[in-house]
Parts: sequence; structure tokens; C-alpha cells
Amino acid sequence: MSRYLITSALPYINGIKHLGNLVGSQLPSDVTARYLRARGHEVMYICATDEHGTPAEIAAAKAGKPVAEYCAEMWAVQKDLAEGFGLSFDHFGRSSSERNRRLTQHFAKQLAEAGLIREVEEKMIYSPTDGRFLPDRYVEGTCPNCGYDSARGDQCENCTKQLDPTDLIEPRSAISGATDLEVRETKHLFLRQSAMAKQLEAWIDTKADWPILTTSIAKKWLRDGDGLQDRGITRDLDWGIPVQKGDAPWPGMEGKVFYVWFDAPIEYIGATAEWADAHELDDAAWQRWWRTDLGAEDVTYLQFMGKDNVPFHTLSFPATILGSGEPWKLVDYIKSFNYLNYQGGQFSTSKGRGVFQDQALAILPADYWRWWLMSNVPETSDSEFTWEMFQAGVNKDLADVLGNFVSRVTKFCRSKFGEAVPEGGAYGPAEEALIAELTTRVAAYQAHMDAYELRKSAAELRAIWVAGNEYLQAAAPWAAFKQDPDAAAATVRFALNLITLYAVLSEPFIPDFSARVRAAFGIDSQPWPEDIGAALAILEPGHAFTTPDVLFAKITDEQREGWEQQFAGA
RNA sequence: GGGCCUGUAGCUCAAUUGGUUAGAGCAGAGCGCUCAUAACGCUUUGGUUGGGGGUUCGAGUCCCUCCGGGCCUACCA
Repeated sequence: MSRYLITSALPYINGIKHLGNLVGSQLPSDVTARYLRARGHEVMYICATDEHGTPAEIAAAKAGKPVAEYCAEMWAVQKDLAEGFGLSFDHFGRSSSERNRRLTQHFAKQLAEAGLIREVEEKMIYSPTDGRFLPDRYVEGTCPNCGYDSARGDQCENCTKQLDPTDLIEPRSAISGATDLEVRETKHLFLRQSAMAKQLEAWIDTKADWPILTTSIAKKWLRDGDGLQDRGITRDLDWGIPVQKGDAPWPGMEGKVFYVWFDAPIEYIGATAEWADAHELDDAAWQRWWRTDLGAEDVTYLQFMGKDNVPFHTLSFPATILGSGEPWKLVDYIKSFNYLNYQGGQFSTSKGRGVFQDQALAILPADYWRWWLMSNVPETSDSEFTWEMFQAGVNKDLADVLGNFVSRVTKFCRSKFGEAVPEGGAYGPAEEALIAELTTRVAAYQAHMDAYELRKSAAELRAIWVAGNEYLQAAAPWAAFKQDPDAAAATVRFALNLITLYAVLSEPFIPDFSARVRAAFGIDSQPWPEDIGAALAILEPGHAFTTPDVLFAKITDEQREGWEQQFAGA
């Protein structure tokens, strides 16, 4: 038994997320967490909302609510959706928590004492109308290069030229449209990542087993141009963690907060501490996951995220951890994902294009989404959601191959032997051959899961389901029953056991299915099938069950067409 | 502009890191079965691995070049 700390990238607080956010961090981390728990490992699985920053303030203003109130509400909404998708977080925290505030201020103090913080006097755009400094991206105007009239202050979307907000012709606030912008001096703290670049690169070079996507992004940042740049870790905002040196004030930084990307990863630690608080445990309970001097030396730490998050998890956060000079746990494996597109374009929150999490759960159960998204997860390149592929995949895999297998076995048994595992007959070469095949396939499934290869794992799991149908077809108990009811009984007994084997093996991907099978067979919990033959002998003759209803109803053409229309966007 | 990823069957993806005849699923075709959600099983069609050149005994894999798709580029997060 080992110990695994698993974190899923923190979803941002400003609204309900679409399927893209699920596919690249929350679902794969959940599948992995469930698998590792099932294998008997000790798992701490953490997620939280990322609540600070300008977009949160703007979203709250748009909703007409104080930002703290808005975030509290959206946290509850996101927590409910996570539960709806079956995400098995040990704790779903908030980056605005007291725990995170203290930890973030603590790290800042440690970094300052290590000489890794420098103060920089900057000129920033200030909007009196909005009453705030504007991030580059929130300044719009005409591009000096191509004349595009909605260029942003960081880059022109039209000609891709990188800009400074002061380059823009007739600049205006993207928030209010105000044109009375002025340049003001302001002081900020920078994390001296450049001083740590060599150390970070040496560390990343030891990670030969990481996805190419992860290491190539990290190395690009390390080597691009003048190398790794220092990064501003404070902002002129109201909503955030006040800049302090631990418990002490930070002279000259009054009224400023830490940059959201500084405090968000620290919330992985904060949320683990929140978990301990919620369970009325002491600090040692969470420190044994995070402090290598306090019990975390044998922890394997896995992070899951979309590719946009990679620079912060490979460089900024490790710089924070390493730079602190304290024995905090560094990540061991970073699993990163490409993007999921929607019907030939991108998901778009602003255009209402694509499926959002609340809508997804309103039209279909979580297992449908979990299965399709994970069996098509964008591991090697961007992948695409289309309703046609979704319908075809779910109907074939879940309804026809798996659901119908459960259906045909339980209904045949009910009609010929009643709703209990039949006795009589004996297993023979067909059963032995299937046990041998499944032993090989389960080993392959485990190997893929152990390597965090979700797509291959899903394909192998599906092959395991298919093997049941092949067996049943060859054994043909409906034919055998006429001459030799005992032989049919043995086949059915074996097939009923297969159903419960499928329940435990499939649980990481489709937990609702597993729960329904267990309920139908009156099973409380299932051990991982270390020995397939033994696992297929658990249900003994006489074990009663209730024939489940159709487990996965098919998606009809009418439904698919309706949803295509409904989610096409404006 | 720079960097990275990617291009394999109609579609979605594999291919033990240079090693026999490039494999699966879906879709298509044929046959079988009738327990089951018109489900299942078996068989089968389908490839100049984007184009061209090179290295090598041997290239989907390495190099050059051209073409297509995507992502990142540090103040959105």
C-alpha cells in the first residue's frame, strides 16, 4: 500500500464551467483517485475553487453582489456540480479560506527572507471611472499595427502583435468603456524565478516519464528568450489575500493583494488543511501529506490540469515550494491535457456555445459524460466533442455492450431460474479460458491505469465487457437449457459473477453503474479482484438479486438533434 | 515573428521508442443467434502512414524540405 496525494486544477469561480474544464482535470483525477483507492492505497484527493482576481470582481459586479457573497454562492454551485458528476474529492476547498491566507502570507515571508522577492516600481493603467487598475488585457483600443479596433492591451487578436497597453490608439476600459485612463506608478513584488531557473530545469530534467506536453511547455518557458522571467505576485485589487510578511505588515505594500496565481496553487495545501479542520483533526493530519519532515516522504503527489496551467505548476509553484527553504512536498507527476473542442470550434462561455456542467447533468446521468469524456480524453492532441460521436459512443459502449449484457443475463436468469444465483452444473474449459483472458486483460488495464493512460485504460475496460458477450454467445445458455438445464445454470452463475466483476473494475469510470449493480445484488463493498478466478466465485448459488431496470437508455436521434439545436449558441 | 505539438482506414485512435505482413473501436458488407435495450457473436471490405527527398540491412518512427491542423508566447485565469 502506498500513499497518493492527488490535486485537480482549481476551477475559477466566475461562473458555471463547461465540459472542457471537467475533461482536463477533474474527471481524470477522479478516475485515478477512485482507481488507487480501489487498489487499497491511501489517497488524499483535493480540489477547490480559485476565487481571487479581476474576473471574479467583474463577475460579482455583473451579478450585482458583493464579491465575497458571489464567491460563496458560486462555490456552493460548483461543489454541487462536482458531486453531481461523482467527483470524489476528500475536500473541496476555497482559495479565499483562512488557511490559504495564512499559508500564502507565510510562503511570501519565507521567500522574502530567502532573498527571492524583489520590489519593482511599475507604471500601470488606472481607470478612475472603474476605480481600479486595469490588467493589460482589460484595456482595449485600436491596434497601432493593423488598425483593428478591438485590440487588447496585451496582444492584438487580429494581427497577433504583442502590445503594451500604452501602445493602443484611443484606449478604453474593457469593463466600462471609460476613456479617461491614466498611467499611475505602483509598487509590486516579483518572485525571482530567474534566480531559480537552473534548479528548476535540473529538477524537470529528472522527470523523463512526464507527458511531453508537460515538459515541453516547461522547457519552452525556461529557455525562451532571456530564460525564465521574474513574475509579479501582487496586484492592486480589493479582493484577494492582503500582502503581508507572515503575520507582519509589509511596508509599502498596504492595500495590495497577492496575485491569484501565487495563492491558487498554495490552496492545494490550504484545502488539505481545511480538510483536517472539517474533520476536527490536528495539523499533523494534513502535514503528513505535505511536509516531508512530518511524514510525507513516502507520498506520491500527482497533479492533473489542462495545458494552460502547466507553466504555473512546473515553474511558479515549484519555485514557491523550493524557494521557501522548507521541506514541502514537490509534485512527482504532472498529467496535462489538451483541449476539448465543441462541434468544430471552441467552447464559448460568452457565446453560450457548447455544454455547461449544469446543462449536461440536466439531460443525462453523470456516467454517460464520464465514460465518453474519459474514453476520448485529449491526451495526445486536442479532441472534439460532437453530438454524433457522443451518441454513437455512449450507445454502443454503455447501452449495447455493457448495459445489455447485464440485462440479458439477469432477465434470462429470472425467467428460467428465478431471481437468485442458480445452482447445478460445473465450470469447464470455456470458463477457464475466460478467466485466463480476463486475467491478462485486467493486468493490462491496471498497467495502463498505473501509467495514468486514461484512454488506453478505457479501451481495455471495454474489451473486458466485450469478453462477457463473447462468452455468453458461445455458451448459449438459452439453447443449452432445453437439453441440459444444469449446464445453463452454470453459465448463468458465471455470467452473474461477471456482472459483479464489471462493477468493481468499472467503478473508476462509471461509479453510478457500479453502485446500481451492487444494490441489485445486495453487495456492500467489493475488494479489487487480485485473483480473477476467485472474484468470479463470490456469488454463490442461492444468492438473491433484483433484476435491474435498463441501466443505460440509448440516446435517440430525436434527442441528439434537439440538443444540437439547444447548445448551438447565439 | 519565435517555439512546441500534430497529420496513420470514411470517423476516433494504437503501433513495445529503428525491427516480421501497420493494428483496434465505430461506420459499411455478409452470415449466425433469438437470452437481451432491433441488443449479441462470427467473418469481411477498407492504408503509397499529408507530398517530396535523404540516412539505414531495415523508417509510421530519425534528418531536410514543402503543405495542412492546433496550442503557447509570461498582466485573463
